[in-house]
Amino acid sequence: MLTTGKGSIPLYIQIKDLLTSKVGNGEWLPGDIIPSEINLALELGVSQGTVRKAITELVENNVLTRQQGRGTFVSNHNIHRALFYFFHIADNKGHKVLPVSRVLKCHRKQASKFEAQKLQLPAGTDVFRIERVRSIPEKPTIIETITLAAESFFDLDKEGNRELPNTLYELYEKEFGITIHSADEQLRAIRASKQDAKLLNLEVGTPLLEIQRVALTLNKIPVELRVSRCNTHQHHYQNSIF
Amino acid sequence: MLTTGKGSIPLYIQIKDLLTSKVGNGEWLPGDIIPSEINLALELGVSQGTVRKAITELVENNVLTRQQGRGTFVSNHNIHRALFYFFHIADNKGHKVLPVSRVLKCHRKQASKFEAQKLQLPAGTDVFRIERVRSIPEKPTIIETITLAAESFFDLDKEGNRELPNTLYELYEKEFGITIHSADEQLRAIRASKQDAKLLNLEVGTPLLEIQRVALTLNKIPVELRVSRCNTHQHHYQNSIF
DNA sequence: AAGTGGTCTAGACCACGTA
DNA sequence: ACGTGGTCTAGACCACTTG
Repeated sequence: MLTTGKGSIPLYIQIKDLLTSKVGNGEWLPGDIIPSEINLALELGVSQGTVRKAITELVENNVLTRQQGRGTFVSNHNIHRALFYFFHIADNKGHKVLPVSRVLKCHRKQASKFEAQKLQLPAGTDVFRIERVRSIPEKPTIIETITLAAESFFDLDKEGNRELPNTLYELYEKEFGITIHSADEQLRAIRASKQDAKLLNLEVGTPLLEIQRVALTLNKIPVELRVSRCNTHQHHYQNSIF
Repeated sequence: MLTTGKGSIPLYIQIKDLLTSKVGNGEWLPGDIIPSEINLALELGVSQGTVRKAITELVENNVLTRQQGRGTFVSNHNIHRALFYFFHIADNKGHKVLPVSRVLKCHRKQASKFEAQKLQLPAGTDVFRIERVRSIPEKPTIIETITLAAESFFDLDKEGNRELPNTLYELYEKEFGITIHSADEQLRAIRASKQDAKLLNLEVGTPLLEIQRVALTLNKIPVELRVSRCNTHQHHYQNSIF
């Protein structure tokens, strides 16, 4: 199982890859407890310190979570993570408030060229497209267009009975077994279209902050494209560089 | 020096703080080699592993850099770091190109209320204000207004003989002993002013991406305010969430 | 009390850079 | 050849959670 000897890949890296694949292929699910460090070490025939080093790096990657006295768990998507990790809009005092969402549309379509390219799908593949307006706290501030590969989100549109939740990443994880682990964002300044203007109660041509986000799984598979157009009059996009 | 015993702060944290302060107060300068792990361990009366753990975290914080076979060094500000760490503008193919800069003005003034607040200075303190246009590669794309506390950057404006370099953070470090370690950014969409429009060769009112960055030292002291207004027609702000 | 992760040690050997 | 950081081990003890 593990290869050892001169010039080979370090054991802790091999263990890290092994644990990552257990999470990535669904053998271990979000919230599951994983075997203790000592048991993993016995099982793999290495010392506890080596397992520990592998786990430490996965904790830094937000793949696993440690709790002293309890054990090590596969990370969960909770509101806290959505808010402080993936949501970057704050008011001008620097406070983050998760906006409420009103879904305008949720339907199945053929992917546009743009969507297909961003999600690395063959042209014309079926996708779900969700449009929603998000308000902070009363004022409509963000228009989001979300695109998902239909294949991975079977019958998403039929779930319309049960309203789509505000924090979609939790839904993806719980209902579809898809965990969003990382994302790439591109930001631009654009002009509000006629529809943007109407929904956000602004004049046509008002500058909006457009965020194009591609969200990826642990295996770097793109699963969601999200285009957000934000009124940045009373809010801004916040980023910290460490 | 180090405290030990039940309920006290872990040794590796104390060592981390100790090493951090040596860098923060200038005892060790950027580029300096620090004592080897084994020597630090002997000096501090702990094992190599404990020193190692402290150093590992500082390397993750970009405070120190390890080089196998050579030693451990205080991190330097080089072009690579400026480009891949603090510079987030890329063209629409995703390539980053460091723009060239043309300085328009560099003068000493009283801080505006906004500048004083962002730099945590008393109202009316003297500051240097630099204005420059940055072009990628031929096309003027970004207008930057940079504000620095005059106190920390003595006679900056007199350096006008020697042109201001393109990568300012290297200058801060080499000429003024100030190392930028982290930054907070706020992004908004704004309208191009008359002057913006002229400098960027656009129409008045064109949406621009405005980035307000406050750059901090290792000790979290704000030292630079930088407001960048970017034409995002052929470029964008790129951010990765891991 | 038992089991988990968290800290710390002492020592072995490897990989790399320099002289 | 020597000194550096990088990996790995075996074992001790602490801090915390649970039964």
